[in-house]
Amino acid sequence: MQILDELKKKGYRLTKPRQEVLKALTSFPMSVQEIYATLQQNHISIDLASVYRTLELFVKMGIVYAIDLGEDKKRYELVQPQNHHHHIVCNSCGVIEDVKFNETSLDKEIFRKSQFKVDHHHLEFFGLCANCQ
Amino acid sequence: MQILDELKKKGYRLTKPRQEVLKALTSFPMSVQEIYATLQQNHISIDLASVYRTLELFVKMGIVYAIDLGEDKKRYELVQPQNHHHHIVCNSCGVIEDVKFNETSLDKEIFRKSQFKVDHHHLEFFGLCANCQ
DNA sequence: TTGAATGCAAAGCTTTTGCAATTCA
DNA sequence: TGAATTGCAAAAGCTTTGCATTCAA
Repeated sequence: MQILDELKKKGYRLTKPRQEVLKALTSFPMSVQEIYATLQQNHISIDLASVYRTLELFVKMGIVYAIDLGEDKKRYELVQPQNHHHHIVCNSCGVIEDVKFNETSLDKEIFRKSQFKVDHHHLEFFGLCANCQ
Repeated sequence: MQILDELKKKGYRLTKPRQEVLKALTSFPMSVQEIYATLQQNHISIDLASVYRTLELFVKMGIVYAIDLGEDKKRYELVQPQNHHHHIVCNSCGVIEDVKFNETSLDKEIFRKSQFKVDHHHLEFFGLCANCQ
């Protein structure tokens, strides 16, 4: 897997926690508890602190996005450049759906207006899904 | 103040904590600790739990926005319809600036694409300010 | 007067950290 | 082997909650 090669290339070790957390991650934004539970269901024993440390590393490496959906905890999902998307959360049933959206112009407009050089942005939508309306 | 009238109209009591928290709030996104510190500096003694409960009420009433800037805590700012804006955070010095931005079309596009009826969205930018570039 | 709201204290969650033991390179 | 990484345990920070007391209406 190329991500694991990249780990080595950057001088990090290819350890079991890192391999397993990577396997547990998906393109859906998972909470740390969900990731930890997935590992346990697969009978893989990794300390919660190691899960946090691994996620921190993956975010720093650009492998994983940290996402905030207005909860009291963060969520994490795999970066997939060919599948760039945002999220929409149903205020009623809590379902989270991906939504693709072309917003490349936003960052440029911000630079014009504020002289900030934008690195990234967070864009999440909240509302009612088709079922709950 | 019309906000306090609205409180009464909705059957809530006009208490000292509510008045003081409202006075402490600004159009800048403040953390709960910052709000609490402001109150203390003004020699106003209000329990932290009451600050949280008051903010929860204000958010529910639509008086205050809860904002997440990728930290481990939320921030709160007064809703000012005539001053609708988003935020841009400098990754280097941490400065937070308002940025006005016309994005009325976003919610409609989401509805077309996902059938979600969008209530609101979160849009925050991260990058380097003019000084830190 | 009386139910709503507060203060206080305790606890709940998420996340971080120190350090000895382990493990990958 | 030896430095990087983990597991464990403890703690830190933010936020919530139970309950007796206080207070606005």
